[in-house]
Amino acid sequence: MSKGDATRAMILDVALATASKVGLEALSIGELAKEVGLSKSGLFAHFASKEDLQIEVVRKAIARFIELVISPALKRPRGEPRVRALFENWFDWSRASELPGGCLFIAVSSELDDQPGPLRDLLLASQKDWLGVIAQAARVAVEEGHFKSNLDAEQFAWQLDAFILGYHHSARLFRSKDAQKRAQRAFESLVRASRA
Amino acid sequence: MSKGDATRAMILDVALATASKVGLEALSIGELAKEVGLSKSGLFAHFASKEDLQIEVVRKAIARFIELVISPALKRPRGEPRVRALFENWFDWSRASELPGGCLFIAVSSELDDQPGPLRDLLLASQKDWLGVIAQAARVAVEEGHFKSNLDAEQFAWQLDAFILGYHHSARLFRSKDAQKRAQRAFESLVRASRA
DNA sequence: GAAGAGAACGACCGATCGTGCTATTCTTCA
DNA sequence: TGAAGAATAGCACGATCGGTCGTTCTCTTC
Repeated sequence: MSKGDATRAMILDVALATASKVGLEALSIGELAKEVGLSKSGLFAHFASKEDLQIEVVRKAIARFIELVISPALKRPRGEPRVRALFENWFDWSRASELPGGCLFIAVSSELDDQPGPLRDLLLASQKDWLGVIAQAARVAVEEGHFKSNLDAEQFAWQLDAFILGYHHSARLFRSKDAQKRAQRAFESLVRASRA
Repeated sequence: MSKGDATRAMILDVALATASKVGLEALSIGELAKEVGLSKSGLFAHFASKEDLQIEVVRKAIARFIELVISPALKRPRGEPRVRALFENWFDWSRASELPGGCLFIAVSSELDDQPGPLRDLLLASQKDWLGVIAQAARVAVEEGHFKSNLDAEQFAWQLDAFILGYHHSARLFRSKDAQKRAQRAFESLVRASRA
């Protein structure tokens, strides 16, 4: 890895952390340069535009999410254990050291939901993938006989995701200590209602 | 009402609509002035600072929320009907004409969750009130014998709110037509599991 | 050790930000 | 109707924004 690539990767690490706190729009080139100890122009030379930087940040987040949440879950046994792993791994992701502001996707989805463009498209696609992965895991759990045969897998995924949103809301805005407990209980009741 | 008050109210109406789309931080005085047809300084004279304007916007949203969601629900019969009204009225609020970007509270909670200050405090307090209202309605439903006696009212409120967050996510980011259907189904399963 | 490529720097651009101060115009009420 | 005061406009400020420029420094390669 060349020096340029290393610097670029470091910039993106810092940018990801900052973006999780302040969002992608409030992420300013000048402030970011100060944080990483580069001049503004020196930092900017690594990217074609601010939007390009933002896209790279989201890409990095997606890669990290797959690495931390999806991949480990897919290694778990088919069925309920895999569904459970998806849910539980998500908390590790949200509390990952590079995300002091919590899950980036949730943090920026509000600021992007009315701003068309490649950034929104990228976020949307990754969120659809995420829901798809959950639904697929639920379908596998039906196949394995863990979940009831008439389960609506999409509805299951939707509710699981809603509990994740609820957790994020509680944990970040309310700073509630009970957030994970609440989410866990909600998840358990969802699983219970879905079992065969 | 003096002319000044009328102008101020009109400014806040426009500001509320814009903030629901772009957030409270990206709400700029200059752009807002163009929208309402005032000069930047003419508009600014109505407020002590930008933060003051933002606070007034949130206050207006809170007043409108009470008017559209809480008050009508409290007029419904005690018990499940009242709980149901809270949930259903919320959709009217989110789709209200002055909120083209959806629920303001959800839209700005991500951008405020890591920014301490009076703005965050105000949002937090109103969100706590909201959860409190739901929980109280659930407790009344227990009293009325509609919900089971050992129901955890706070958990019920938490899950109901999670479904609302899920709806907002689906409807605004995904532009999903099924969003309300999904939320409704989730709500029904929650109510079913809570009944006596 | 010379040459060329890659990386970072500082100065600067036009635009916009929030926020003053002052002058002018419009309302309101005696 | 005219004076008092509220409401709005005009203008300017310092700061910061994303972005471009030419220059310099460092590193690799022959």
